[in-house]
Amino acid sequence: MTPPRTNLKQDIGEIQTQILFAALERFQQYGYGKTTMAEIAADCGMSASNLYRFFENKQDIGAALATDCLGQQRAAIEIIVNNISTNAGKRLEECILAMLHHTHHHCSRLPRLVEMVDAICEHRTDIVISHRRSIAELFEALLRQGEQSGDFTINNLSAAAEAILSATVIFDAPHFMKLHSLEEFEIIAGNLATLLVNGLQRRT
Amino acid sequence: MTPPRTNLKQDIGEIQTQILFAALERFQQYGYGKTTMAEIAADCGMSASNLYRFFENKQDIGAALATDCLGQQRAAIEIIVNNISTNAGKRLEECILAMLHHTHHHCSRLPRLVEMVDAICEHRTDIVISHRRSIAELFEALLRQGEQSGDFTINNLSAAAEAILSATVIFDAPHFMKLHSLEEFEIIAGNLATLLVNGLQRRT
DNA sequence: CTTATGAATAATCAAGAAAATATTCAGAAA
DNA sequence: TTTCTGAATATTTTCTTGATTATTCATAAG
Repeated sequence: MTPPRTNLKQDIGEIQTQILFAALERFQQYGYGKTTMAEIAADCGMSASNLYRFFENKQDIGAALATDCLGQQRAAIEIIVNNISTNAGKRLEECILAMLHHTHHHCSRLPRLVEMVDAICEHRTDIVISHRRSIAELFEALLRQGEQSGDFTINNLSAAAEAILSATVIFDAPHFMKLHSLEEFEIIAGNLATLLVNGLQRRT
Repeated sequence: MTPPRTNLKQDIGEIQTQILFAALERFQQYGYGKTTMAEIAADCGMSASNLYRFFENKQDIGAALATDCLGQQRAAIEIIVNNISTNAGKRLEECILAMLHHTHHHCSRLPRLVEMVDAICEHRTDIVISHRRSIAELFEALLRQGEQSGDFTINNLSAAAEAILSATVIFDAPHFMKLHSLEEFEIIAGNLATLLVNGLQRRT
């Protein structure tokens, strides 16, 4: 049996966080392509080669940040889903609006970051797919709550959740933000929410 | 008043069609960037400079083809909308599936064309917007029919049509085709159609 | 043994020349 | 007059090649 490690090892997670923070600043300000590993390392007071003890490569740093960015959206939606003080239909609308606002905010305020996240998602479908699954699970939880509270009557919870997820892609993909103003999008989101909520209220 | 023209002028539209046909062949096989105006012209038995009597520039040829491509989708949907032998709900599902199949077919069989259409739509938002408006009008017609036949009960026809259009973007944008297999998409489309049709049946 | 670095290597980017191509235009053919 | 073309010009792409940057690795520091 191996003896317990007595050596004080550094907290890898903490250093990764530090690196991600430094990288985020640079990526936002100068873009992914224009920031060098050496710069990120310098910001962290370490050498470039040492970065590779914490991340496989530069793209993985970008991927971690992209995951973070998508995770923030998930967190915002999760709060709405768990806020049981309003009815499920209203919360579904709020979720869709939250998606829209998250996307719109990033597109208008952090275009370089969006550009990077977009590029990384292009090559790493797994990140997109796992994010989508994660949002689908939140929707499914919301639908389940709605069913239990009598707000909804649904045949197939996960199928409905996935359908809603697909229906809201336009609010999630930066790509489409140029098609309408925020105000127009808000109206569309509202109309879609109304339609969906209505559709969830009857058994098929 | 101007006298009637007696000169036999060539049918400009016909020649434009010929040019578009030749360009389409080349673009599909070799891609937009790799085909030259000289090649297109040679295929039509004319000089490159003569092309400019029929199209402003190369990009306009691409734009015309992109418009054509989107127009074909519109035509397929229009046929479904006008086929009043089935009920409106069923036809809405068919419309969504038609969108999906059009996109999927092009992505898998004509990737170079899709790439070109995508690139052109990036710079010419007007083409996308007018196509979307045109599809929205078809949806609106379908909803109106559904309301008249008693299948649907809808507060705001055009708002609902636009919401449905937005909800189906995932089936329309080549972008997303990598997220699922055709079979998975078909199931999602069916589930979404069910949800939407259900939502159209009650007054909000 | 863990942590870290600088030097070495590999991959990518950037600038500029050369070649290919888009576009224009004066004038020929019909 | 209308239709068309070849030569001329303007743009874009391609191809080098030097420089920058990512990544690896042998080895130092603690």
